[in-house]
Amino acid sequence: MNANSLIEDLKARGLIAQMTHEEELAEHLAQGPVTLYCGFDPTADSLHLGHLVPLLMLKRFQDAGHRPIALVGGATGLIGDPSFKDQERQLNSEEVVQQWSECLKAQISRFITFDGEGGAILANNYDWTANVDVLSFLRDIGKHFTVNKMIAKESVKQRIEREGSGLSFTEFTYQILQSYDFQQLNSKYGCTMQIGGSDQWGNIVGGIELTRRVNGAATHALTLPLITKSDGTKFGKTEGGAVWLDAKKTSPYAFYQFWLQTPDADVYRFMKFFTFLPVSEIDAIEAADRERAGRPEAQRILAEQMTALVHGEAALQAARRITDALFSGDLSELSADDYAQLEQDGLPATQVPAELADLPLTTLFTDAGLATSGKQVKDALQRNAVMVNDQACGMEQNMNAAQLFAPEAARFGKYFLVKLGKKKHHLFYLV
RNA sequence: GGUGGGGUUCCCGAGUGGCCAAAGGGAUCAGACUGUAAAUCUGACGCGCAAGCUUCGGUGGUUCGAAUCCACCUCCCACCA
Repeated sequence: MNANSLIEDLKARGLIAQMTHEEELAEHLAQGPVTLYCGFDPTADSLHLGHLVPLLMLKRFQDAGHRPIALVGGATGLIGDPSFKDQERQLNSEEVVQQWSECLKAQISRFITFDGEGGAILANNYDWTANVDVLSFLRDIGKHFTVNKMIAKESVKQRIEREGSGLSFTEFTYQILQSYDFQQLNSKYGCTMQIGGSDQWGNIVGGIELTRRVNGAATHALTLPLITKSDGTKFGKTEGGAVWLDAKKTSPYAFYQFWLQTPDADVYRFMKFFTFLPVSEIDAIEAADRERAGRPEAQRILAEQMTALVHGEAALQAARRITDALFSGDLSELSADDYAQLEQDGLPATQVPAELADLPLTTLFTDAGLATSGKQVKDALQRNAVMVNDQACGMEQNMNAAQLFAPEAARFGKYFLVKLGKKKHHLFYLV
């Protein structure tokens, strides 16, 4: 893919929020492989869906022949980015941030290729920040920033103007640190472009300026739009919180289900954002869905693409097996092997406690993680929305766990499939 | 350091002595309708199967009774120094 078609493709996907001088950027990209970077701050022990778009953007550039640098913010993660946040962040300890940095590194390396020609680079800004002394920092770097400009940035505006919160000097300094990263990467690796979420525009522009002043180098920027949902709610959240890329935090099955439940109004847009399917193909899917009455294909395709991309083909198959078993028809058709497979595939599973006599279902299911409070279980019971092995349970069964989970009632002497509502499934098993 | 304003249940935000587990909205969960969609309607929404138990920044006090009054403390914000 040449430079023009890359930009054109990104545009068609709606993946560009802002660029520095489009023609110059296009020209720059056309002149040969470009080194570009995107930063990921370790704010948790895993990346989540919000990080995926920029991460995939690096891959898109790599696929187009450019060299990506994935920068882990071991230093910036210690400070906290105030951009468009309405509250001061809690500082995390150095050990924690370091450990999180390692987690991110491992995840990032699954998406971009680090070997061979044009192999990506993995960097950590801790390396060039940790040992800078205050005086050098203030004299050599700080001197290039005027507070006037820093304050005027949209990204910190609400924090400065907002009543009821403030902005610490620590976080205020963040933009300088990020700018310093760009300048350093430019020196070390000839990095000439930074990408990031549109909320990073201010920080990125700061870096461009610093790089020009210190290195005398012209650099470029491209930002990605914030992913929004048509109904105005936040993208990438489920009842359990964020959707993580770490299979231990969000199982491939849950991940697959997340995408499968994408609203129609968002699904084609999301396909363009997240998948590597050609835009023309996505348009064709959309057209076909419109022709056909009933359920669209797009969600399934999106879910398959994403699960395979993030968790691999085997995990996708597992997620599909669970989905097929739970949502298409009769549980009595499942074999003993199928049950064992469900457990292996990552369907949440819990051992049935030995003592059931005094244990209300509300407690049992809450402990298993099926619901967050007994009230929720109670509500479901009152509406007959709880199924134990296809048997609907009402409130009167609440104290009847011993009978419901008796060995005689178990499938293949071992399994109980519990359904709460239409979508929450949980496997209980006897030892 | 001074003055003024403020800290309410996940979030926003009412409440200013009993009728308050605390209005309203959002988020969330469940039901109906559907397509494991959206919209809509219904119910739940501090904890507990229940009896009941625990909340309104903290600690003490006044009162038969406090989220509401008083004292002190603490944190945040604004302005002044």
